[in-house]
Amino acid sequence: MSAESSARALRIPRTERGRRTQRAILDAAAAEFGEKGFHDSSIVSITIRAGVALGSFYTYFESKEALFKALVQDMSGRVRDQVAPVLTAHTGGAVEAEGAALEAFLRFARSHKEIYRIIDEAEFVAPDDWRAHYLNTAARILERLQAARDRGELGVEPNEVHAWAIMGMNVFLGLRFGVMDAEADLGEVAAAANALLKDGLG
Amino acid sequence: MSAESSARALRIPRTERGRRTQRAILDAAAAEFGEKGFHDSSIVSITIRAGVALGSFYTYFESKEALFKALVQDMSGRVRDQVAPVLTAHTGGAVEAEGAALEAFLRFARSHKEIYRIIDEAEFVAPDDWRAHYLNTAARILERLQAARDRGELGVEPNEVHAWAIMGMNVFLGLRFGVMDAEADLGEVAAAANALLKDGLG
Amino acid sequence: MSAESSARALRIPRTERGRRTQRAILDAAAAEFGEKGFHDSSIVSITIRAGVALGSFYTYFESKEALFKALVQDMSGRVRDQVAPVLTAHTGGAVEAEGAALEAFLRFARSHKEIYRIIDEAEFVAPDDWRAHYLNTAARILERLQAARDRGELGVEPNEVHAWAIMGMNVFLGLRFGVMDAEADLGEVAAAANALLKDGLG
Amino acid sequence: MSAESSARALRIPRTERGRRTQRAILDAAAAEFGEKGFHDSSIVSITIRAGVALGSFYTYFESKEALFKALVQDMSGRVRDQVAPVLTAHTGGAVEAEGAALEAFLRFARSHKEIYRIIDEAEFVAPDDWRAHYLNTAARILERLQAARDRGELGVEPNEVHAWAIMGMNVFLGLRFGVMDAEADLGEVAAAANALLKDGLG
DNA sequence: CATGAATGAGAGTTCATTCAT
DNA sequence: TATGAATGAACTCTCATTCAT
Repeated sequence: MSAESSARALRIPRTERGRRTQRAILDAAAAEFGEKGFHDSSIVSITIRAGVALGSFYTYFESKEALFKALVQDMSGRVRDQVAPVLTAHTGGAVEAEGAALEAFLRFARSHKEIYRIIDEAEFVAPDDWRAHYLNTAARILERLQAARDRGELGVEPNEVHAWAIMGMNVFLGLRFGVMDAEADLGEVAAAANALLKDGLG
Repeated sequence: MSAESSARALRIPRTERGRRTQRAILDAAAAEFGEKGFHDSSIVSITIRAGVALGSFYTYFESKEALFKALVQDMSGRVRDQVAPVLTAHTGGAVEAEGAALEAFLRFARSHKEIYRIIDEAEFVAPDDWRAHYLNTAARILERLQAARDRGELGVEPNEVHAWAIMGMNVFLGLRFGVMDAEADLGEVAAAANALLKDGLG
Repeated sequence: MSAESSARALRIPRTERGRRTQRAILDAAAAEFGEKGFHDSSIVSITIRAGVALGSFYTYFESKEALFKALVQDMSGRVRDQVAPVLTAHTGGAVEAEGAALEAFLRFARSHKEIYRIIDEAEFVAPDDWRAHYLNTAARILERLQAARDRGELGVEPNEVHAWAIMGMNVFLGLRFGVMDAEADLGEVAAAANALLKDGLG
Repeated sequence: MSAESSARALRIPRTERGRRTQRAILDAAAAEFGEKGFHDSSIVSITIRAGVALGSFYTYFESKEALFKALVQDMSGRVRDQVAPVLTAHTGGAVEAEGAALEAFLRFARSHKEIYRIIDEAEFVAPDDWRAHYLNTAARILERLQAARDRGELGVEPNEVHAWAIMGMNVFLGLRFGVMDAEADLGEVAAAANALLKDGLG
């Protein structure tokens, strides 16, 4: 769990044993939801996967939905935590930084396909959390663009349209080349996208 | 129904009365799926909406999933049919044409939110149809870009990355400014996106 | 069902077959609740008893509680309908009429022990219906006493205390001699109670 | 605990600390059962109320039912202990004594509504204890009536019918004016009931 | 073709009870 | 003695699908 925001959705274990059990359920759930989607996943199946009794689920989670929400928030944080250091470390220009972030994101998507699925499905299962995730992500992109504009690196005045456009690009490229296609060269994909972002098609 | 591909999923009515019944179910289903999503929609509720008996559903559709698939294919065709004429009519450059297409798409999304939801949820309910929809859409975009390249209008050699990037942009802008935000000026959104696409950020 | 008051708690069958199914469930439920009490009764068991599928239960009743309420209202009406004619037919004095009513009630209790249990348990399961039953019953007793007073047959001005006292007597005598003791001579019991009611202990 | 009869249902604590824990559980249970009834009460909730660990429950009670039984016996004793002194102290006639007892009972009911509920619900949860309570209570009433008859104070030969009739009166008046109605003047209620008992309606 | 009753597998959830610490 | 995690049987309820009328 990367975030305290989900604190109320799950009970905090008081013992080490409890911590292990909760962790096992969380991991099993991520795998199950990622594979089968929310509705085809069942709590029985999750607890079997986790190697714990059915009842133990309700020791730590209020409901199947609460677990899903907790997972979405967790994954949302994980994506951010994965991409953030790449941006911090980046020394080149702003647009190149977005390219590096995209590549990090693509790699993350490929190696955590289930996270991808979970966040995407949240649009239907936990719309508020889904919204929050994308609004936050867009806000962070916009902040970076604005900082770049302040440094004189941008040819345009950035706004929300740019942020959502970039995010949409990233998500769909993640879907196409990270999730659907296991072979694609992610460096090349990111480079092509970066070129598009920098100079456009014209 | 725009497609013969769904022929097996639904029975073709032999009488006019049957045709009306099937149409009523299809329309009710679009509304229901759009509002509640696939899993929270129920066949009882759809048939009540349609004003037909529960049993009649199975006269025309093999299953709930078959109905959903039929609907996805139908909607996919409708999106295409909505955007195509705009492109045909367009006389300016290739990039501007994409901008016009985006605007048409945003307007469609805003006035047919339920279609949006259905196609999106297909990722989880009918992945093959979802894939087909986006692969087709990307292919059409790529074809247009290649035609533009052949006419010497493009500064880059277009490939699938460009197609998916553009599509991702469009989808997320549709989500943000067509579906989530009912007030946004879609013309401005499309213009900003078009500028980004044409000249990039740099 | 003696009453339309429970109309919303249960679906009205549209076919004869449906009517039979609903009746079977109602009868099975009366037996089951009477034997095991509300909480130890299960819907599975009720439907097995009724010889119908589990799902059929929910075709006719919203929930286990709704069924119980419907039953309480039904039984309440049945008790009333059992006792009313005895009172109408009675030609003697008002106090004797109450005695006759008590005897009719005791006989009913003995031959419908499950009804007794259901109404009693309603105090905990469906308090509103339980209250309504006893408030109505007390009101009817009071009306009779007032009519008797108007005819000059009573030595006291009747009020709610009398009505509830008489009702309490009846209920407990029903419990003791109708339900707990299958051998007691109900005529004698009613006679003794009637003497008490008429002349007191003093 | 007023009674040794529940000795087997609960473990006798060996330490002072244990005694306090058991007491806390007993009090919490009385409140919980009184508020929610047997089935809607849970052991987790009772132990939380009592401020002890869930596991401690089974250190002192065999089961949820055993606890309930212990409580019924306790409450039964408490009702008796409340009413007895009033009878002992009473100097007037036997019927007036019953009136005073009723008033004491009504006051007790009003200020211990949960006890009322617990004993009443015992009819369904612990029928044997419920029976025992009412058989005992009736036996005590009958004894008093017989003593009064021996002193020549009664116009009738008392029997079980009288005892149960009086008890039923008392219970229902307790329900109506002690539990349901918090405003009623209990002195007046008892007086009216007493007059009825003494001279009847005729 | 239309109707709606019947079916039952399967889901989420609760909670008394056990037991390792 | 106290603690609280673990257990799983049992329950209520849903709903896609079948089928007799």
